[in-house]
Amino acid sequence: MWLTLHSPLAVCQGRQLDLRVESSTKSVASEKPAPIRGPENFMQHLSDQEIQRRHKLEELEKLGVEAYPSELFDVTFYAKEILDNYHPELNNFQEVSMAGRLMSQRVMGKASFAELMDTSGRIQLYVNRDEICPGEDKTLYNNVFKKLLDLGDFIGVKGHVFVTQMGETTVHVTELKLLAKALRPLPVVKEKMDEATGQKVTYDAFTDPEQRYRQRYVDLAVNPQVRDTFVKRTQLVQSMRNFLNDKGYLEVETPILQPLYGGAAARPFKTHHNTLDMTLYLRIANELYLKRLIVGGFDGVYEFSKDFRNEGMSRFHNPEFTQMELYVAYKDYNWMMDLVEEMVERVAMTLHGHTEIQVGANVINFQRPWQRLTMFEAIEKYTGKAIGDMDEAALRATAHELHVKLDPSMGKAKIIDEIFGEHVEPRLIQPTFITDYPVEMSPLAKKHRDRPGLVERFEAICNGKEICNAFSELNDPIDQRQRFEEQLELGKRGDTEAMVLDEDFLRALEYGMPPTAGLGIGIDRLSMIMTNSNSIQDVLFFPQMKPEKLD
RNA sequence: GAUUCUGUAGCUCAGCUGGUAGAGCAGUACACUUUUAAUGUACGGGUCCUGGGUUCGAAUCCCAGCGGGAUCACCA
Repeated sequence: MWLTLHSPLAVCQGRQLDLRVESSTKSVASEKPAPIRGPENFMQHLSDQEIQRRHKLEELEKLGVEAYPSELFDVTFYAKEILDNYHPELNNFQEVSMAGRLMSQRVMGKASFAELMDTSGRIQLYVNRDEICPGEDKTLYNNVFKKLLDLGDFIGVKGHVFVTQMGETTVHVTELKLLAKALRPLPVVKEKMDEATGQKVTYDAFTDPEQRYRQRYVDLAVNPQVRDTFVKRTQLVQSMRNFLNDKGYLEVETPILQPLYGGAAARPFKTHHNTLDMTLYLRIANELYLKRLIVGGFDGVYEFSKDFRNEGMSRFHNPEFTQMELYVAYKDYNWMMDLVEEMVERVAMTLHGHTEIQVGANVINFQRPWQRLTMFEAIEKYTGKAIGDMDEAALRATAHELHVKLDPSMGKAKIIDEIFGEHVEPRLIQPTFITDYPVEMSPLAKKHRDRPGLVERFEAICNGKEICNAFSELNDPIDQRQRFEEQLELGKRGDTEAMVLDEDFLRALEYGMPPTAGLGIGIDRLSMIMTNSNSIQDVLFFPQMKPEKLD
């Protein structure tokens, strides 16, 4: 059957518009759904289930049941509270009012079982015809509940809690109200306890990654573990925020639209301000602004910062991502390592109650202290090569021996980085601080106090991936200017990610910045580890996707 | 960007060597007052991603395109 439908807007707002269902199938092949009225001239093919639900909407209206009532529905308890705390001998929860989606319905004549899902979880409902319809009129049960409600509809119920013969804590419903009708069917995911293994078996899970990411609302509605991941992400952020606030640091906000992008090596998104007629960039980092605040006299500032990088996407990269950057005056990178350990250990405890976390096939233990290795020590440990004193030619030969691919444009620092990335990083599963990087790769870090050619920088590596990056911040304005100049040279040679010179930032440094330790920690990557997620898309509500074709 | 896999009913998937589509759940109808993947009986539901091509005939083979996944490259 072809269904012809006016625009969704028209359907929602004016149910008096009839839904025409043409019963003559295929008899007139050329007959197409009539064009839809409305601003977009939008057409839509509806499935039979969607048509049925729209008809039910009309039926409800005829019965005087509002499908989308305005007034509030008073919720007094959540499912989880009841399941955790109900005791038959206490006879508690004898007056409850709950709301949520109807997720399953098992009608057995004059009585039914159903499942209600609220924000805390699912609970079973028992609906008895003669109790929700005490009088002669059994419409509410026979028509509304049994026929006109669908899985996915929001309902409110009042009743009392009891335990069924099967031992299931259940709400015995005495009042039932439709709160919002769902016009599209939700995927139905079913679970069963496997007697043999004691494991929950899931049937017909909603698993297609494309649909899960594009329609996250469905994913969340139907896959409870997805919700849990995002709750953990929020707890992670809150735990870090509490930790930093307890230390007296100030949470701040700095510009997302920046006239110059800086603080990292990356290609930016570019936009335009009409009134000022100027180019602006979405920030790739907020480092240079936070340092200006240190110049201004704040001793500790931090920001959870959405940053934007116009680069490739992968399971570790999304064009917009979140970092927490922290700058603390009068400290150095050794001090910052202690802080990172303490903070991340605290996060693990907050989320899991212990420091050992299953990530893929590995168990990662965040308990302090973490291993600390200089970059040269790490390379020696994993390759047997002591490269600390090598010149470029020797490094090149060593890289060759180690089967690390190089190209001629690479300098010393890049070669070292390649060796590290190839042979060391993937093997660092337990949290490890790698310290003391070559100066060429770190234009904003302070020169090492006693090792020429290196800077006071560390990264924490975990599960084979960088999770943070920190320095003793460069506060010598002359040195900083030189480093920027070197970046400009790289830029001229075609490095699209070289930093640009920020004259105002240099001016700030010239007024004097105290010695400062700085940190950037990747919230998405840390969330991936803390929630055992394999892809960044699993810790972002709405990961970037190519536009969907809606025709 | 490269390689590779993939796109069939609302969801999860079958559909061999080409003969215009099947299952389970979901839906509809009937029965059933403590079930739980409820059950029983019956019924409906598909632009087989899109566009070309080969063929008497394409979900199936070929080409191109558009989505998506994985791996690699890029990304300190």
